[in-house]
Amino acid sequence: MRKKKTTEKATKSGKGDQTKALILETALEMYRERGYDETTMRAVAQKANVSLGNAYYYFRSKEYLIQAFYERLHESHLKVVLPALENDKTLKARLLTVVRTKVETMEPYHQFAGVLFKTAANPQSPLNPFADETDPVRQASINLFDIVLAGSKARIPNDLRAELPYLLWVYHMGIVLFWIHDSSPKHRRTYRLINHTVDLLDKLIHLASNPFMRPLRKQALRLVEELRDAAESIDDDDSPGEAA
Amino acid sequence: MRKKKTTEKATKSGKGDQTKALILETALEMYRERGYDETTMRAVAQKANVSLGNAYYYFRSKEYLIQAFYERLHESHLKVVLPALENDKTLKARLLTVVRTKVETMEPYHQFAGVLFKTAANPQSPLNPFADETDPVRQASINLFDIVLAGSKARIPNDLRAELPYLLWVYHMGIVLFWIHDSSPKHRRTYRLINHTVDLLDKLIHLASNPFMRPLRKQALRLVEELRDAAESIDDDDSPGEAA
DNA sequence: GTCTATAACCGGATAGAC
DNA sequence: GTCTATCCGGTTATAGAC
Repeated sequence: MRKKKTTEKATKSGKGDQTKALILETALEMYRERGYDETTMRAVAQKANVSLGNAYYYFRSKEYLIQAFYERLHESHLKVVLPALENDKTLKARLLTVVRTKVETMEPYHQFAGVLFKTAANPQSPLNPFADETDPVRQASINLFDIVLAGSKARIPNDLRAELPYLLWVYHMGIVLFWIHDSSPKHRRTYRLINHTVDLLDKLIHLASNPFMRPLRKQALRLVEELRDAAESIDDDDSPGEAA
Repeated sequence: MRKKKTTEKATKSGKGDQTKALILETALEMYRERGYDETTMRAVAQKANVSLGNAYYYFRSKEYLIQAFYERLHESHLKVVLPALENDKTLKARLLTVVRTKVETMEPYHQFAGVLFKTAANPQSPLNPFADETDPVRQASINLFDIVLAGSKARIPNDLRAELPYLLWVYHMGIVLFWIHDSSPKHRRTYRLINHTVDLLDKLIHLASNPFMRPLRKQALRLVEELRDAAESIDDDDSPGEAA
């Protein structure tokens, strides 16, 4: 279902790769300036000096341009966050760093981001990151939270520790959702929310790690597992987003 | 922005009301059978023996048919759930009843429900029940959870008690989301999830009501409030759903 | 002034020639 | 791999009937 390109990171040689990159670049630029809905495929094609059909040759639907954007975004985030994490040792500090840099990385796309979430939240969409367990971008994104945990000295029981990367990833998606809607100056509200929630999360994780909480924790974790299982079993047909 | 009809519940006299009802009925029937995306406005109009333009006269977009559906749904749910609640006295039992009957009420629309959520989750949509604080259907829906709480003997601190109807409403939206994706026979998975989560919720509510938990509870509630505030401030422009 | 119908428009998507 | 021509369906403009 997903195409693998073996020479992904090699020099973009083939003419096709160049054209594809050109279309993506043009689209993202226009999204940044005018927004997603307002940018028609025709307009992208025109500005990139390719035909409409050609654009569809590389991106099977308008939605798929979004996925390409996700990939970009994650790469950029990693470049910023990994070095930054070297200075943070506590779980709380590390969490703060990851989520803050994430929002900062997305900054130029705030305009366009609304649609992102519409797509992401759409259960039917092949781009729904919650449904597709195999999506490499999602995997990488969850893995980042594993790194966050691994580098901290917090003592967390194994059962919880195993689920936490996923749970934190879901949490961070929530923050992104908030940020999308946040029209306060400089998105102060979002940063305040990050501060508050990270503080709360930190406390909750420690509370849940208390032996006293074991039964409740076990129960909650069983629930989380059930939810994940169900989410994974969604992707059973091939239907792209909107129509059949 | 929203039209008020003063004689909402009166006998559907005007010819217009009849036509409107006919279109809605036809649409819902077709959605049930063929799904939402596959049902074109043209097809609905044809089957209802009205012109396309006429359908748009009564429903300003395809999305607005969904809102009409919400209203129907809530009415049906109330008819079932209110009598049922008379037998339940504990919070747990009452919660179970409300959520179970909700899912049962939606049953005939399982096919069509996927799109519901796509719309509901779309931050830009005027139909997003999370954003529009003034939506009467949402108010009524939240109010139902207030009834659930009021009829139970659970002792809950006032601060939490005030936010719980909203929180439980959000929870129930989560269950609906799960149900939409649930392809297990007879949706057993959903019912199991309801059992588990209600059990857990009941425990959590009691835990959170413990005086010992007061500081953490306060902090969490402050957060909830912040989130609600932000959600309300979304609805600042007039742009309908997709395009500008 | 409330309702209904016809004929466009627009943009996402596809078919098929080169 | 690229193009042109076309489809299709949501939406709108507008003319007129009741």
